[in-house]
Amino acid sequence: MPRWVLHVDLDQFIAAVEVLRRPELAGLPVVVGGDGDPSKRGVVATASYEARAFGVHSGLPLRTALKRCPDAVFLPVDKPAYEAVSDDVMMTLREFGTVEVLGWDEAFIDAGAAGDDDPEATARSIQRRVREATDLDCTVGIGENKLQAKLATGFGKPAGVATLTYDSWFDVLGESSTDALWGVGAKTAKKLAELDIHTVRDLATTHPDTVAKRFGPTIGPWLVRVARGVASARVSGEAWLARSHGKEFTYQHDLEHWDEVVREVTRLAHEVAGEVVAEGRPAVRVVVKVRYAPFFTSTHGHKLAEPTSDADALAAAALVALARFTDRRPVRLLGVRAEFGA
DNA sequence: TCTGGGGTCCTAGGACCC
DNA sequence: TCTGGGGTCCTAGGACCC
Repeated sequence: MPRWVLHVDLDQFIAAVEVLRRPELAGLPVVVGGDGDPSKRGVVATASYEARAFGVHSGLPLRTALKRCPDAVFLPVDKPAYEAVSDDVMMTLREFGTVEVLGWDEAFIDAGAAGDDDPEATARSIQRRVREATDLDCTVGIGENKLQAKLATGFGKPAGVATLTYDSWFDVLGESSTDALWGVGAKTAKKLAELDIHTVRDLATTHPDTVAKRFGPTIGPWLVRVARGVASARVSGEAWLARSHGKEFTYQHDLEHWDEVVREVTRLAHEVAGEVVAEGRPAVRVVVKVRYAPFFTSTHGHKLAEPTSDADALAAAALVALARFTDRRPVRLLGVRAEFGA
């Protein structure tokens, strides 16, 4: 008997949370992103299904969303609100087994640990409990490993249950383009197409060495395994340990003067220091990111002489990294990231 | 389409050492 | 000093995901 992995994904999570606390928004096109002002620089975090009907989707510039759907309700991103609801959801999911959290609105559940021979029934129970506890709908994907479960969810949206197994993998996905796979984006799909690999089946039947020549010894064979539906079924309930914390900010008006850039990097470094302190582990390296107005981005880092959580030391390191930027064109975005040791 | 912010992981190349 | 090969560390960048 296969060991089942379940993947739970909340439907239009952020928009749904907003509708929950403002029921008058139900049924309206709702777009959440930036600070809620669609005339500013920013992108859509989530659009309700009603807004999606107008071609508004995650990642779309807010200004474009406004053009496509002028009557939409635009709301600012309210992180703490989503985190609070997410915590409720995850707590509910833990009633069913080990939970591996993937983000605010996604998790794997190892329901097989309970000797589950009817994962569909478990999936329906999960949906019922999540709705009872939070008033939110979710979709559940069932698979023999995490990859299959994750991709199955896409076929169950919204509010449904779908299953993907080694048996059904190629029937369902064989003719799909490679970017349907989890971990394969537009860039990788394009490179694969140059090797005359277009579909999931094409990739699955290519020798791993062929793919490794183009993508390296780790990613190459991994791509072929993913195309075959092969992945880990281990659901880890271990607490997440952050590798880094950062802050970045896109300016409404490009910074024209380098002294402003210096000031802003110092400010961001102090904000990041607050998170490093909260993390309870010292940082070992600081990385500064600069995106110039023509949308060209580069980064420079500086390893700390010794691990530290001290705000002034982190700010000083950020300025050392910043000094390595010699280009003085207008700056659109600045970022500071602190990395923890291994 | 004038293109966010939070992250993670992998790779390639150079430095350095034996 | 015309000049190998391997290992490791560091850094910048690429790609992806939510």
